[in-house]
Amino acid sequence: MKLKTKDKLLSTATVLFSKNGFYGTSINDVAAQVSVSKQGLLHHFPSKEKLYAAVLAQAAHHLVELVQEIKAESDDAQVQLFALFSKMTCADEERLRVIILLMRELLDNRERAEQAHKWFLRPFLDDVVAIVTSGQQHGYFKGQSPLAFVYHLLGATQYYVVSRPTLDKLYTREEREQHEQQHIAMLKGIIFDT
Amino acid sequence: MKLKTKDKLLSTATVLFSKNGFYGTSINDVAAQVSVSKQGLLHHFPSKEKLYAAVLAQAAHHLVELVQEIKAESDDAQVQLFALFSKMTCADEERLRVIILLMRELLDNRERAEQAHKWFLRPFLDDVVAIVTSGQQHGYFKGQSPLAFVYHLLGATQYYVVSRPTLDKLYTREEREQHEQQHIAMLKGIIFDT
DNA sequence: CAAAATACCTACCAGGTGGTAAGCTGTCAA
DNA sequence: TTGACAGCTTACCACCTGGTAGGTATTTTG
Repeated sequence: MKLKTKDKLLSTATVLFSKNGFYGTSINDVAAQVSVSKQGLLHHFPSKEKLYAAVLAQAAHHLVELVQEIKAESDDAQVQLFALFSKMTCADEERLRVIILLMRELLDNRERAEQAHKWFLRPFLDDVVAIVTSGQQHGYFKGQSPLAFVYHLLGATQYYVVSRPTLDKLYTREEREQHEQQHIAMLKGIIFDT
Repeated sequence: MKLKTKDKLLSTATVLFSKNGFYGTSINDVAAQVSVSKQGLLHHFPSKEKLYAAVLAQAAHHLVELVQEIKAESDDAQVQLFALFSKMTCADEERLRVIILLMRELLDNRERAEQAHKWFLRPFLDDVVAIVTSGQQHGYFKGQSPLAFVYHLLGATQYYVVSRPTLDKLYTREEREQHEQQHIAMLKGIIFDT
């Protein structure tokens, strides 16, 4: 039970960073929500940047694990790919937060991490690209560049997931559910008909 | 020449908000970059929120204009759609900023504008959906829900554009250019083969 | 020409920011 | 028993935040 506070800080930080972004979140807010003083937080994570880095690292780990799960469930590249994007589309709250964080990082990192500072998503992207590459050896995804192919699906899916809260406000529930079904149908079409 | 300062403030704010987000940008920074005092800025835009709203409004206008340009160039829905996403992919700096702003707003608006507060992108989205709907009357895009279809293309494209700076750092120039060509090829495939 | 509006300015404010310094308390090994 | 360390605490810091008050030139208008 030693890790409790540190873990609570980390998960609370994940929630707040994904909701409000790096600048929109203060370490005060994070600490207060765990009923710890700000300096209690700074004891575990010596700076805000370090805290954010830890959050990103955990998020990246989450995605890599997701790919491993999916690989364990099926050996077929098409099935794997479709399972991945289905699971990303119908994500639980935690996964949703990871996806949002990922998107924020894409927008922010250009300046905050200008230097080489490895992109935290690289391992995940490489894993997914590897699925496509191996699929091509079985005759799937013909004529596609693996990276561009993955990126297309990733983009469409992540954008949809991030938009969902907004779409919820703009359309009725039935429209939204239909939209989701059709989004998945499009993924299916692209993945299985190529 | 009356509008000069106000316009300069607006365009500078657009740059900074798109780079650093709402919370990451201070009205001080904006004002300083135009060599005006913070209160000079607050004279033209009575609060930070108002400034941000003005930036979003201008960005929305930019996109609606883009659609109008494209409609003027061709009457064919497929051509229009492809032209739109091509132009978004190969955007100049200003358009790029608009796309980034749009993405940020998608991530942030959920909380800052919780209330009905019309989504600033709605007119653009409606315009593009209308293109698809009209295309369906000529036998294109069969079996597709216009909204889901548009959203898919929009997502893939915007995500790619936003990622480009990161991709630039991860891959060589040739790889990146190839990726862009292939992204456009995928759009082409989806738009013209449906 | 007077009045009013425009386009700024300096000075100031309360409150929040990330972060440091130093201290207190309990656990646990030597 | 002592000393080291983890896990906190309060007190404090310099700086930055958005925003107000009030003033001053300049321009526009009646």
